[in-house]
Amino acid sequence: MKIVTYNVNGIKARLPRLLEYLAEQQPDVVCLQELKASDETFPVKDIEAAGYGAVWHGQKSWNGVAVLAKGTAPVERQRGLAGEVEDEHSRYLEAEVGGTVIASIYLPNGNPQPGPKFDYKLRWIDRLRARALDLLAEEVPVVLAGDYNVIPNDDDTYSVRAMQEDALMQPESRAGFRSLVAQGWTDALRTRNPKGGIWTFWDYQAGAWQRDAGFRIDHLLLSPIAADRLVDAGVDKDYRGREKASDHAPTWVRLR
DNA sequence: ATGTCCTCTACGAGAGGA
Repeated sequence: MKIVTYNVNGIKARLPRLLEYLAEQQPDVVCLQELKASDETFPVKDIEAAGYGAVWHGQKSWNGVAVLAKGTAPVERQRGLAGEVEDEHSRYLEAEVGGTVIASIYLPNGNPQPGPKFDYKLRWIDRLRARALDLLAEEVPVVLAGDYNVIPNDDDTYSVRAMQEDALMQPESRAGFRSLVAQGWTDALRTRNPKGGIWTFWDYQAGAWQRDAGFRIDHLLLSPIAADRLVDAGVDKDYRGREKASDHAPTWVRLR
């Protein structure tokens, strides 16, 4: 089964691109981030017409996550993360699809740093780690898929220098991501491409796509049972070069 | 530092976020 994470940067603007992707790739599961749409305006009819069931956690203007499944309705397990009652950002949605637990994650960007947005990012990572530990204890196949807004290693970016001051690459961001993975998760893309040099995001600005000036921030973390079933992982890069593309490319894992 | 894009408000262009 092919499981995809895709930050669409606005579901309304990206709907033609998404429907095209579903038709062409026929993925089994798709985790979406940055819907930038309220629950009421999520285009569920178009997605169902494409043959997919969906659960979603929307928010007007910002954030918003969803889980789509081909030919079946994902069963929602949890929306949002515990630990901060006043947090109203729609950034976490967990569902079950055919016995596999799937989480769609939109980790805070954290820029500018230092500052309150960066502090929020680090707290959010801690809250995610707490949830991830609970999921590991369930001993079921789990895929934590999403836009983590963390560049894990120096070889995950076209330029360490250009990103040096960015929240995505700060030691604290990396340490949080590393300690999450160290719980026992497998970073699927990294496992398949241990030398790095794989990008999932290219900025709209400064001709980043044309220069291949990207970095890897969309990740799929596999629980041990899911990791045993890993066949391959990759990036459907050409969708980044199409008309009205998102700044992220769909990033996927294939499990037996 | 930023050459772009998306959304909202509210009808025209600027703010805010990434």
